[in-house]
Amino acid sequence: MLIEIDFDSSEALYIQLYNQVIKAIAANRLRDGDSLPSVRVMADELGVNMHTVNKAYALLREDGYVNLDRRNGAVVAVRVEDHGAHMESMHDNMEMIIAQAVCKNIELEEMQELVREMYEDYRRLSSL
Amino acid sequence: MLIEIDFDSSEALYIQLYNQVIKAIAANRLRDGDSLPSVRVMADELGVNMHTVNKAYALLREDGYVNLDRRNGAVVAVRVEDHGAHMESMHDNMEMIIAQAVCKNIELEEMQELVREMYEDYRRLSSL
DNA sequence: TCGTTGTTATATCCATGCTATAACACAGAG
DNA sequence: CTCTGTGTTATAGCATGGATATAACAACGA
Repeated sequence: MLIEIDFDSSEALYIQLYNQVIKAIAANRLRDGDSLPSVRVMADELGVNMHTVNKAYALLREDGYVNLDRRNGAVVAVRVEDHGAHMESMHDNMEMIIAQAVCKNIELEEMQELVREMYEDYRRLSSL
Repeated sequence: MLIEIDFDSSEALYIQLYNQVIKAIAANRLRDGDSLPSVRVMADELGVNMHTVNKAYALLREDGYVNLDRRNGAVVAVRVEDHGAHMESMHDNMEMIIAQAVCKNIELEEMQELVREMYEDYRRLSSL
């Protein structure tokens, strides 16, 4: 199965779906042009409501990961337009992680090594 | 003012307070042994309910940033016990940031440079 | 004793997540 | 044209969690 949902998680179902799709794209299991199951089919597969899937799809489109149209359903189409905006967004998301790491005496080199490993794990998959 | 709360934010008030305290510790504006205002005083200063502050303080204690006792109120006391657990936690928190960066074609070097800048901004403050 | 500390308990209000049912506009297949 | 399957929107109901208000408790210092 491409997408897995944890019903016991405190994370909202539509956020989980949103995240899983992004991870699948990063891991090259979903590529530009691939189409995702329709909201109704995906909802049925996951055992959730149609609107929950629709919410995730709408968010994915808003953030530039898919295109939605009435003919082909949801088609993966990563949109990279504003590099500065992406960096700024990443800065905000990284804020608390860095602060916690500083408090807990985690060295800069450890952090960068972790980032490198995680990043290259994806890149390795992308080049297959 | 040491702590600022944004009432228009979608982030829960107690989470904002929790985060602000951690950032203040990382920035060396709060140091080990410093005491935070009592739950009632802090609630009054921020304009929120006592229970909201209490929730944040309890979470800070649980995560090893302060000690709470009836004499001195909330005292900053960063507890670093399980290095592996902190790294694991950081890994989980970093997961989506990395995946998004890979999707949006942000280079590893850019990420590491950002991490380095943010980290050293804190470290610079810590050594004052 | 009095005041202040963290802590716990109850109750209420509101926003959000999720579901259910229904309907709509649009496009391809027959 | 008709039928089916897209995404999309609307409305409603239910459960959960965040925030509030009020109240009370045990512990410690002045």
